[in-house]
Amino acid sequence: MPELPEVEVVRRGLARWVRGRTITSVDVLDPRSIRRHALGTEDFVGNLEHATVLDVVRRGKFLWMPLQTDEPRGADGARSTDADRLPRVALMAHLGMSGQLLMQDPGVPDEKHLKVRISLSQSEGMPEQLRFVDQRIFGGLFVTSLVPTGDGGPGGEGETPLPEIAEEASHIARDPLDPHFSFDDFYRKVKARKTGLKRVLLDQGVISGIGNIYADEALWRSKLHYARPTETLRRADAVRIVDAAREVMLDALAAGGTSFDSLYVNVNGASGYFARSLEAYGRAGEPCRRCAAAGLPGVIKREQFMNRSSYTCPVCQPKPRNGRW
DNA sequence: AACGCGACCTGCGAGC
DNA sequence: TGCTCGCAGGTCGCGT
Repeated sequence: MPELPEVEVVRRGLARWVRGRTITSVDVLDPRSIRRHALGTEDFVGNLEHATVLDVVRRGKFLWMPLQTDEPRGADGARSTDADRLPRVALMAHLGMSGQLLMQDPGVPDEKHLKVRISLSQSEGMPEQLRFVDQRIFGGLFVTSLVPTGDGGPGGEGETPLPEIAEEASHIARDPLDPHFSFDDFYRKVKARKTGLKRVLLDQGVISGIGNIYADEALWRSKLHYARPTETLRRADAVRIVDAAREVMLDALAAGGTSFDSLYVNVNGASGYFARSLEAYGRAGEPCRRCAAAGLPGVIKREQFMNRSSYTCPVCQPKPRNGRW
């Protein structure tokens, strides 16, 4: 469920509560939630206990926390050098369709789908537990190594510009909110592909952070059709779609994200309210507001594309009959 | 290279 | 009341 704005809301909330705190214990209640941690539960827990969370970083829909682990020190207890203290591993989180990261006090009863409980060092006025809750278990946590990015770091807002990126996130492209996002890189990748526009928007290797909701919203805002062949896409069209994606995600971020139900919530359990601002996604049968404002009869239509729903306005995002875009 | 499809899961609402 | 079906914000891997 969560796309970039929702993950960024979580990242900001998390950063506020966990940065600088040490993990005291880890409780894996359902090992399926750490199945991407190949070495198993014991290794997962062993890597986290006594580690200190340095930061919370995001690229696209991936979120991770670089860790300061207890490096072995000299017999005299001498401090390690600065180089030694560079983070080498991170706790990675992907929320999948229904994952949540919640800050809770220990007295709060376990959530129905609580999967992993991470206890943190006590800190005045701060919740003691970070909980991973996930109904559908498509998301998960795992420990991953950090690798050099070879450039300005993962990007994104607010985080320390670490020159390293979580290995499991290194295959995805920068997202449109990343200050180092390159339109030229995006456009080159798009033109190297021969497929429909929505496919490349959803391809995290081409541009990251966009999911089914914001793909449809960006297409609606830029008046482009999801099946528009990449080979007919002009540079100006590509600029429009990227700008639209960036703008709709910034708007959603300002609204605290899109929540249709209790599945998407921030670290304090609160829903975002961008759902009411959606123009296409989920509005099948309802009038297209842009058309209505212009006195046109557009009604949002739902179609299957890539085995999932796509919402478009057939009037202002037309698919030409003669194949000429 | 592109694309379709199944797998991974639980739960909800609609319709019978 | 309960059953089945289709649907849901994401990704991964396999076959063609």
